[in-house]
Amino acid sequence: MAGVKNNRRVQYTKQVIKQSFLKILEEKDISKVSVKEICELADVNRGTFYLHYQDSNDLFNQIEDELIASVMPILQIEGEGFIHVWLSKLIHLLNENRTVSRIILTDYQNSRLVKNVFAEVQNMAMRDFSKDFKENDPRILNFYFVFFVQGSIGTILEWLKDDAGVSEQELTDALTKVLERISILGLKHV
Amino acid sequence: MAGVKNNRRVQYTKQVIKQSFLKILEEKDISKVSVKEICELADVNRGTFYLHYQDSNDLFNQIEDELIASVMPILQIEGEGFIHVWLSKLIHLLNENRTVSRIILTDYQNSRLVKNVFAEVQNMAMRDFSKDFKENDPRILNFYFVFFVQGSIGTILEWLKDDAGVSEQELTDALTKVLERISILGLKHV
DNA sequence: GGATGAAATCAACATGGTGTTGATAATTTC
DNA sequence: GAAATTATCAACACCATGTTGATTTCATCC
Repeated sequence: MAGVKNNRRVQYTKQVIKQSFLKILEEKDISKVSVKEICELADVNRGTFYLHYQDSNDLFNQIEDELIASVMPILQIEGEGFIHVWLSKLIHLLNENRTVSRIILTDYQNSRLVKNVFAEVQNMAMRDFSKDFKENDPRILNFYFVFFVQGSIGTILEWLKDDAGVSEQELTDALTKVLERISILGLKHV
Repeated sequence: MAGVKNNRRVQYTKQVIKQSFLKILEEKDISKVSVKEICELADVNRGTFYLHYQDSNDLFNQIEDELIASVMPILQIEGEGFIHVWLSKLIHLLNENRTVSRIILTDYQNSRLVKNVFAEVQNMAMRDFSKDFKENDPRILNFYFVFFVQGSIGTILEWLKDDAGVSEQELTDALTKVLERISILGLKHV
């Protein structure tokens, strides 16, 4: 029973495809990247691509999955001042995967990453909003939450696109400060 | 000198094309709409389309231009409690052009509409942020502003996608309340 | 180190959208 | 009704897609 599935060869091929894709994405909008282009840069036959991925969308989803997998552990952090720690680690990770993160956050509407991250804090946030805004209507509360989520994502995204010389630390502090100002999450100490 | 440019015929053709495009956009992602499809629904020859527009992107830009033209007068409003009036009118207008607005706000990164709207308030906001957050670094201040813009856009967008039974009035009030809470724009009375 | 089977290559194909062109027909306006 | 503009039509070359079948390459196990 030689000739085993998921060879080193497969691993290599997949990795070359991913790297080539990401390289192209650094300079080109994702909607304009063709499978042909990816394969040419990766020096892989186009048929080989379709052997592993349905299309370029499928490829990107797999890349997103990997990022999600590395983000999930962060979400488990708890305890005193956890929001600051949490944000700090999240921002660091996204920054390390800037190209992918930028695309994911730009299309946050359909992002599973974003859904995962914020599902984690939604309940807690809603409870605090309820107190702070003296608002009981869950329909309205939900829009407050959306404001907070979109504000955070948008800020991080903007920073990923151009940090303007602002460090991870500075961004984390600033974001924490705004969130504190909206006074959600009962965050009193940062 | 008969046979004048920009006939009724031209006007009709352009309008049919726009309407068909918007109709398709209600049910389909913009990146998947082909020129062929638009022309078939509009019952217009594909060559005719290219007579008026470079491509489907160009078509969408022209539609966005029209929306921008109708939004600009709103930005001129001033005086006591203007933010509330301002938001109220803006939200109403976007809601009346939901399909276009949704697409524009989803791609707010490249949206000229968004740029126009927020360029109008940026200076004022930055000044107030500076006071409220006791922050002088313009790099950091800018990220505060981004948070506020993205939060607002994201909230309106979410509402456009699914109002959850929330009225224009309720959304306007809620948004004003959050902005007040971040205590920007010196907004004390709503 | 040779056999084995998985994976990659290659060429070819049908499909479908793109953007353009040149001749012809229809329509608007005067 | 004449003149100018606009729309139609058919045809074209072009390019990316996704699939197929035959063939070669290669990693792994014994």
